[in-house]
Amino acid sequence: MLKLNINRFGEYEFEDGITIKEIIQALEGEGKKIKGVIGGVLNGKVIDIHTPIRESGELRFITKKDPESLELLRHSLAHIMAQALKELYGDENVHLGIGPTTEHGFYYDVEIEGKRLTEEDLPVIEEKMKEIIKRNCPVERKELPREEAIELFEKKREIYKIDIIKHQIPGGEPISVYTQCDFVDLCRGPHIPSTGEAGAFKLISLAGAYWRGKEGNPMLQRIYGVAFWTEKELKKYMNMLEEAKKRDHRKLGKELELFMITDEVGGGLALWLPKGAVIRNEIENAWKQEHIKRGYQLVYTPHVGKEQLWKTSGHVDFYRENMFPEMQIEDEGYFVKPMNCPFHVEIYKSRQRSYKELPIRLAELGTVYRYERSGVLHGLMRVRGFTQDDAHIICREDQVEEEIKGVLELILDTLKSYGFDEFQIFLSTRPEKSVGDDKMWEVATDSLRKAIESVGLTYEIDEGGGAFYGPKIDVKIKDAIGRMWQCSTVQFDFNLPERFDMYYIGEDNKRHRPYMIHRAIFGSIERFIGVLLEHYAGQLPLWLSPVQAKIIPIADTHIPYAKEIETKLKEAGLRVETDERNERMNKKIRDAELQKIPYMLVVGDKEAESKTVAVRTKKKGNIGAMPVDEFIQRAKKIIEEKSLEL
RNA sequence: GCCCACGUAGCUCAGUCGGCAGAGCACACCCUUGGUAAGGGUGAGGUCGGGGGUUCAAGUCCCCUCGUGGGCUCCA
Repeated sequence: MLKLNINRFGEYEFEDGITIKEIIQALEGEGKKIKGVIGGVLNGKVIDIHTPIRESGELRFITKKDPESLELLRHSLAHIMAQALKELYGDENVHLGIGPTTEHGFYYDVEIEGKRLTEEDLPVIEEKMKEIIKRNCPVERKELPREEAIELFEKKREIYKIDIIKHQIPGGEPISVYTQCDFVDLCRGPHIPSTGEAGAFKLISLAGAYWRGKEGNPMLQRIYGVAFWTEKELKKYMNMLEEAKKRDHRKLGKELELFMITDEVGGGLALWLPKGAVIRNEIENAWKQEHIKRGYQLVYTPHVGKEQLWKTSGHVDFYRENMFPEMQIEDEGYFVKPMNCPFHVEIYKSRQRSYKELPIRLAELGTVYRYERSGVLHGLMRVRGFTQDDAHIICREDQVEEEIKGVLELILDTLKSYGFDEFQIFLSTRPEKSVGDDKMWEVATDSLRKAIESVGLTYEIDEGGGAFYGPKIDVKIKDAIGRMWQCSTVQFDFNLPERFDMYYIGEDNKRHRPYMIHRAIFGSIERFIGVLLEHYAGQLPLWLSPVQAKIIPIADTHIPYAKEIETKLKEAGLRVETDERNERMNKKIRDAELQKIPYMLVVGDKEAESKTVAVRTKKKGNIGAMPVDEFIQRAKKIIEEKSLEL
């Protein structure tokens, strides 16, 4: 017997293996009214009305209004798509792989004999899917003995399904199949009660995907779809995709002349154009100042180092596939650096250290190079050469907690100053294979946890998800259109201090092994700027804008006055340009708007006479004339505060 | 690397059935000298990513190659 606590209905006892469908019948037998239930959540797991319940606990019915119900919808749409493919291209030609749900929809990996899908096939498949939905096939669940299941799928030549049964489902587990009309699929579920319940969907793209994600396995064709209960939600999502396209940092980078990536130089290697370099320079300066303020010491290290260094650090053995190949100089091997750590370790070791000088915090905007497969490169987000805002903290055990707390505060303060205020924090603990003694892991993991708690943030634990050399915290930020980006990381390293035999002389006049913490706030400057551009849709705050004000003379006769103001503003430290082109004022304003320049200063006869500027802001339009000095004060204050206002 | 799509002027893109390579923006020059999101005219600008093939004829069809984009972890 099972004991189920069903929300709003209370405790009930049922036979083992009962389904929601049967529970509803029983409850209705008691005269209870239940409407619109399409599934349930059993102890946190989404199930459908056919899933046999085999454990006691909490059961909550869900309707289309519950977000969990999307899981059912999307899973079923994957099946409906598979059914459509079979009907279109022949049951025996279509071999199904896996068809799971994704964040906004679903996909199915399939192999279709004699058919290579193209985008033009998608509408055809969509039509067929709509037809199947209209047919309103009831969805049924069956459990089969292993042998029978294999026989069934062998008959249907579903080689991948058989592979799953044989290699992925543990012996004792029942094998469930779902049917809708003539379509049968090996599936764990959950599904909607019948195809007629399916909501709004759209097939959006095609891709290749290796069977089980392993190179060397056959490549299947993957069809991606998105799905929601209503057309309205689907449309909203499609609009979001449009919006994301508009904000694409690669597009903005080109339009605003910020950076370029060209085949002439090489994929994944960014060139910063003058305007992009301004942004980067501002960010780097602010970063340096803040680090000096918080007790870091800035260092610089070279881009290459001798083979032996990378052998000692372990990179040659464990990281080689991500490194640029070795080069030979005077019979010595050298590597371009994929990380800065070994150099910082050498700096630490440049002389003997006393416990009194700890903690030592070494910081560097270090440009590293990593080999990424050509297919994964993506604008500034995934590159082969990038600059880490790197730092290594070397400290004593009694300082660990305080240091971690300081790092986390620095991370949050910094990210907030760029307009990010929603975070996701992940704490990753010790994996099976790891170095370092138990006590170190405990001290380190504990200090990470305490630091997160002390800043009052919630976090998720990734049990066993730490690197082999130490536990870590990862911080993700949420951008203006809701996407999460991984930026900051704080990692303990128990490996390098051992490998490099780092030590300090303690109060007891003996050698002690220090703790080493590796951390970055932006992760990669390139990537962070990419995220910033997408977050602000290119409308950067004043302090980061490459051109902060455009001076717009109304006619040629006003150019001398415009230049006079330009000089004055430049002397005040503002980044300004004068638009001296022989164009009408309207055109100049339009172009400045398109370049997302925060201020437009229009000058004509009136302004020249009264020594003022007519200020137009990107956001609000014309805000009226003011003396030049007043404008300078205003702009400087906003820059100082890193404010988003204008 | 692998699958699919794409590659035409500096940029964004059109180019039908294989038949003289186009538009808008940007750029240059001329006219125009203006009051809060595109004034008008003229002009220059092309190995159609590269190589090979089919053809009387290739931007267009075929093969190879380079590059770009979307994917290739999220367990039936």
